[in-house]
Amino acid sequence: MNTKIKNIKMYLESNNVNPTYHRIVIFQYMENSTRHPTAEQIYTDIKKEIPTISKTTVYNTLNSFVKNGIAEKLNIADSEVHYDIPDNGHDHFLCINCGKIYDIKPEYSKSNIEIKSIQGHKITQLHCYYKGICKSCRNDKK
Amino acid sequence: MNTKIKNIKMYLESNNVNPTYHRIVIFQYMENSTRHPTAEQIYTDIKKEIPTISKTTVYNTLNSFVKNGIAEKLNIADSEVHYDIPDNGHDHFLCINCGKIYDIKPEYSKSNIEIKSIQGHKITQLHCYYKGICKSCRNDKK
DNA sequence: TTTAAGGTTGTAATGAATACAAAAATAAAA
DNA sequence: TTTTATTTTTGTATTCATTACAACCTTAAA
Ligand SMILES: [Mn+2]
Ligand SMILES: [Mn+2]
Ligand SMILES: [Zn+2]
Ligand SMILES: [Zn+2]
Repeated sequence: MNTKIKNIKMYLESNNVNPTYHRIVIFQYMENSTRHPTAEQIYTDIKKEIPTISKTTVYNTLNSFVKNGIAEKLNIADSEVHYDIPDNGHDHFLCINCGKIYDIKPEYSKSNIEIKSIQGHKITQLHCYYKGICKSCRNDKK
Repeated sequence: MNTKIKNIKMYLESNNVNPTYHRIVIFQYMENSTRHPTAEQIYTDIKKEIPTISKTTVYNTLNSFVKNGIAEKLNIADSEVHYDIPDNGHDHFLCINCGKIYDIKPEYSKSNIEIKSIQGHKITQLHCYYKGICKSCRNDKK
């Protein structure tokens, strides 16, 4: 077992997630991914490594990650939920042409500003989503 | 026909939406609502006034409003899409206890700041969602 | 009054996410 | 070790929001 997995095990444990094989693999996949995958994408990809895995396990695992604060749901697209490992409170940009979701570097982020409450409501989360045409799609049209 | 409906007719026309009876009633309902209703809620309420209306008409109408920029989808909650009449680029607060969605006054809004592009991506929309416990729910617990 | 175009309706289909119970794996107790 | 309890995983069924589609209705031009 390499040190990365050992670290993941410890990380999951310290966040009240029992580090089973499936959960470690899913977390590792999430950490290495830059795509903000959907549950379906995670399932499809991890099936190559663990052909017996069930889609329910993917959903259960992701829900457990979210409940314990080590993964985040992105309600940025209309149909499916995307998942992310929250990291420095960065924002997201969705390309309405190709569907890709990009990270917005924290220095440009609106959501790393500390606000405790607004209009009497206690704030625990702030999500900022940009939408438009991504750099790559803009270049393609030229 | 009162002047309000006349104005709605003109407003829909000027936004490339043919002002049929159903569309006028739905738009009027949206304008008078502060609840950021879902398609289901709109359907249920308008059914009282127009018992023969179909849910498909509600969806068709809302999609047409969104396409023509006179209504906005809020992907703030996990399951259902909420709809809003965009107005001064205000933000939204979702109470994770009672589910109510509140408007955040433009002076506090993060989304009325003018940014044209970021990291090479052309921005056309910016959505900021706050989540937490609303004022009313906080008072109830005391 | 025909014809065409657009609008509405009801039902069927899609698809993401959850519910649930049986089977399997792991941990604790005897 | 064997037995028992707890947790995890799996497969299938179900739910529910949204869309697809075709028949029907309404309105306006021809
Ligand atoms: Mn991200
Ligand atoms: Mn609003
Ligand atoms: Zn793109
Ligand atoms: Zn509340």
